[in-house]
Amino acid sequence: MSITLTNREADVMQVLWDRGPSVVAEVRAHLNDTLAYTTVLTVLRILESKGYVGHTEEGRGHRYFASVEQHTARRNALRHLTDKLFQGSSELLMTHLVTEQRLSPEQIRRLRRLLAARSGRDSR
Amino acid sequence: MSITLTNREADVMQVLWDRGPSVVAEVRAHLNDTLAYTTVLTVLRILESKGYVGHTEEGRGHRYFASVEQHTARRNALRHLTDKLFQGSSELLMTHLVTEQRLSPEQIRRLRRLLAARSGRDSR
DNA sequence: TACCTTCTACTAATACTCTAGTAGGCGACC
DNA sequence: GGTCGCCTACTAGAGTATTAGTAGAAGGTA
Repeated sequence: MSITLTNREADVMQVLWDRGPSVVAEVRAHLNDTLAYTTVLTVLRILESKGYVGHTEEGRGHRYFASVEQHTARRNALRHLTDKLFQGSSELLMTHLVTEQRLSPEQIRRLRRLLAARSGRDSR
Repeated sequence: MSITLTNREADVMQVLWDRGPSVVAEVRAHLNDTLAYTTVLTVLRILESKGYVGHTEEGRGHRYFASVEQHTARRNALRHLTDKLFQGSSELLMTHLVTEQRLSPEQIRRLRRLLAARSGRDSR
């Protein structure tokens, strides 16, 4: 499944992924930017129309929940960015991150361990 | 400098970064999608208005060149994606890539070497 | 000189993004 | 029962993205 989120949609999805099923007011309260209640509702309805969100009835209102995995959205967005700006090469993207992003020694250690585990597994 | 490229703008910038200064017909020829000559020109003019591209006069026409570094565009796009979908954590993004993207053993080896060099340098 | 080609500048049309307002339903409360 | 507040559905309007057409300049050519 191919997922494309606009900026604002990503903000809203983030809240649903973090908090789980939420009513409009809850989503609104957990967004970093202050938006009108109806604006948040509109975004949720757009997300629902795209199939990324569903809802259950709850009292007078709706409780919305993410129906796509954060994981999937991340994969799609990364693939898109990789294709657009990194010649389709994940390695190039990672190299950029490692050389540019100034990771802490601790982060580097963790990534090295992760890669070591990977290379162990893959080369077997 | 903060750079934000739309999809099509990224395509055009990619051609300029790859090929160096180019006239409209050249950019057009090297795009993956087939667009009208005037469409490519319009995108170039938009990019110029945003300050990402410049041009020199050449005969009757213009030769366009990237005036921002690919490097900078990559950094900006990565930061944006990291903020939007990876809680602002480059490490999380890289972890995602390593565990999801199925890198080749050779790629993993190169990344490990790169990280080793980094950790050597940073921990000194 | 008249025509053809190539090129830029300007204009336009459609779609999508983002924000928020209005209308009306429904339950609570006095 | 009337009013208040919260909720959804629908509508709207400004801004941006994307594509491409038209007008007109400029140079080459028969």
